[in-house]
Amino acid sequence: MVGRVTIAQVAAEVGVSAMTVSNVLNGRPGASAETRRIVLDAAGRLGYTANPAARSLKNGRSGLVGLITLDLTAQYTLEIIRGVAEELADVELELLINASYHDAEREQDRIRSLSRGQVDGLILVAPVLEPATLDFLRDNRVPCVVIDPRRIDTPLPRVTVDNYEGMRAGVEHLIALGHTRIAFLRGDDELQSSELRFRGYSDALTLAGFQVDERLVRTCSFSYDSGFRTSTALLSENPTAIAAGADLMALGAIDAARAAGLDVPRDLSVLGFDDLPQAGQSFPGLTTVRQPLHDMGLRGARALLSLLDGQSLVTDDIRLATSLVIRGSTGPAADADASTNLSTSASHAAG
Amino acid sequence: MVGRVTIAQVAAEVGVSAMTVSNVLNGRPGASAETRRIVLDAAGRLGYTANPAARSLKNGRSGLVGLITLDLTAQYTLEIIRGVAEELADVELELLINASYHDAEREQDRIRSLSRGQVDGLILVAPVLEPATLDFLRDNRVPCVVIDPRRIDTPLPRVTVDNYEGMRAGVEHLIALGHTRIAFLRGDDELQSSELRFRGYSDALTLAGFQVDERLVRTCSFSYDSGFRTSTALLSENPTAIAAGADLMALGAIDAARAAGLDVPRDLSVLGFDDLPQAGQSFPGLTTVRQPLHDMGLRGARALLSLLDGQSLVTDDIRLATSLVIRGSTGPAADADASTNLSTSASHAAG
DNA sequence: CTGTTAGCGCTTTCAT
DNA sequence: ATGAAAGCGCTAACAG
Repeated sequence: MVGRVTIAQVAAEVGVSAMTVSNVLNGRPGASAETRRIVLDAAGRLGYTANPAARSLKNGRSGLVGLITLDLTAQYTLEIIRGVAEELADVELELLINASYHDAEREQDRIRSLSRGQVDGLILVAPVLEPATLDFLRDNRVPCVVIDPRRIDTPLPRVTVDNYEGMRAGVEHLIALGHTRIAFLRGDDELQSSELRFRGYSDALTLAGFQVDERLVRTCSFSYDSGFRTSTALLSENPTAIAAGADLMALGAIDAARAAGLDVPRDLSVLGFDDLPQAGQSFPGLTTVRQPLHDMGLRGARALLSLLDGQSLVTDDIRLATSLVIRGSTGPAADADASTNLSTSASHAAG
Repeated sequence: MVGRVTIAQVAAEVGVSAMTVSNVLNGRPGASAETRRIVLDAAGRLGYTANPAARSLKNGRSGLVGLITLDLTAQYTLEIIRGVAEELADVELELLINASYHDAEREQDRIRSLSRGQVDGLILVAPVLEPATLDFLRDNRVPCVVIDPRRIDTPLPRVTVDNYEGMRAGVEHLIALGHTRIAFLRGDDELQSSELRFRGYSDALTLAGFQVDERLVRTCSFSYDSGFRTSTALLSENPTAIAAGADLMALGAIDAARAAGLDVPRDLSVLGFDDLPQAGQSFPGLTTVRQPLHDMGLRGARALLSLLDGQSLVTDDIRLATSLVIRGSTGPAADADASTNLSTSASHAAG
């Protein structure tokens, strides 16, 4: 429960002052080799460990980093957290994790509560960030980094990904496979990434000389169920491919196709966005635009560490690239006999 | 970064002693309604909040609970954590999460480090718990609760589930559907639950008058990939059903069947164990033995809170029941023409 | 009802 | 190379 042994006890045991013990234990100079040896020995023998509260009170740092996420159970979030944890482990900072569960008020409350000395800095994953919260963070100079902000112009150091380029590359892959009736599952507009991904989709189509068909674009929430339902409805429009704004939707789309008796990718190609662990763990594997979630966590944590060290950041917008991961869920359009050369790479990945 | 306003400042502002401010702010008696009002007003105006480090140093409690889990990214773990977090939120305790990633040494290190005053108590999810660690926890009187221990006789307060009964009920469900060639994916023997689930399987068979066929029992690790591979190999034995020791394995089994051109559940029934969120998010939905993961977290946290309050627990072994969740992945055995009526109810329940 | 004293365990500053 | 004093912010315990 406690490291009940104090510095004073170690000092008494050895017959030196507490100050000397402190110096030795913290590797500060000013102690003979002999004293050093004896002190370390005694400390070890007694099982001394510093009282973090006392230390914290003295030096004003808690050794804790707060992480506030939308949803603790979402895989998306977890891969990010894992990256953060990895980076933090090296510097002996502990992670204090909170979830807001999409509740702006709760988020604000958690941010306020943690910022008051409970933690040294904050990492926010896709936060709502109401103006009042932003003001609070600024006014109190809370070291804070946002990973995957909802708005790209969030006035805080942030880690973002190439949502536009990612989706555009994904849809271009579908176009290269000969698809022309490409539907799009658009995510919640509260996230600017939804808009950006949609623009990637629509630009890819337009630049290839196609028109965006409104009937093929549906708004969908970030879940398997929503993906399943929305796709089921969409199938009546006879798309040959569905590009989804998130893997969970895409997974729902695959099963919707399956439920409708279609074969993926023969009858319908499906593209995701995220590359969650599940994307590789399905049959067929999901072709998807990979967000470097783990890296996002790593980089966000690293940026926070710089802030905590008092260093200024090289840039306030750390932008990471996405990459297209081709698996089995996309293949040549059924009626496309065009791209033979492309079909090798695609159909190979496709199965 | 900090609630830099101290009690002394509030006291000075109002013109009373720090003690009075402390009393008012903590709702202790001994302050006139008037003083109370003025103090609260000033504290609010100045934006005072207690310095947690100082408080912690004074009263010896950090307000933090440590949670050490095997794997931060496993859904299994997360559902538990969500339960823990929910219970803790009510009492203003924060959760400090660590992962050991299956490394016994790291686990020990994390436990030791957190126990030294960093946290008030510990929740361990499926820990390795080497003897030395157990000794440490006992010697230091660390309030500690284990959720889903690897060995059922772990000498600490613990939350366990009915592994044996659960699997037995699941396999009996398969038997009732007319299956006789029921294969079993057995989990890692490091977890006693693997053994218990296997016994549930074998007892169900034996009591129904069947023999356990060694060729139909395979050891498999707790992953989709392992489930896929092991099942692929298993299919050559022509089972009509596969009972898996975990959902991830079962999901792998379904896709292995699919990859082999079999239809689930027409040609092969698949049973899981856990009821992860994914189990309901697949097509067909996975019939599985539900572990009340969220509840396990809730109950574990509640037990820890009792320990922190100095209360003794009613029991050291909080055992929770599993329940069979019938979805679409199980159906009547192909060669069973007996149960026509069952096929309706089963496929109905299954859908 | 309100104030004073003291101390939680540590470390910064200044002496020796 | 070592030690004494003081104080981080808070709150029991006791005084008034």
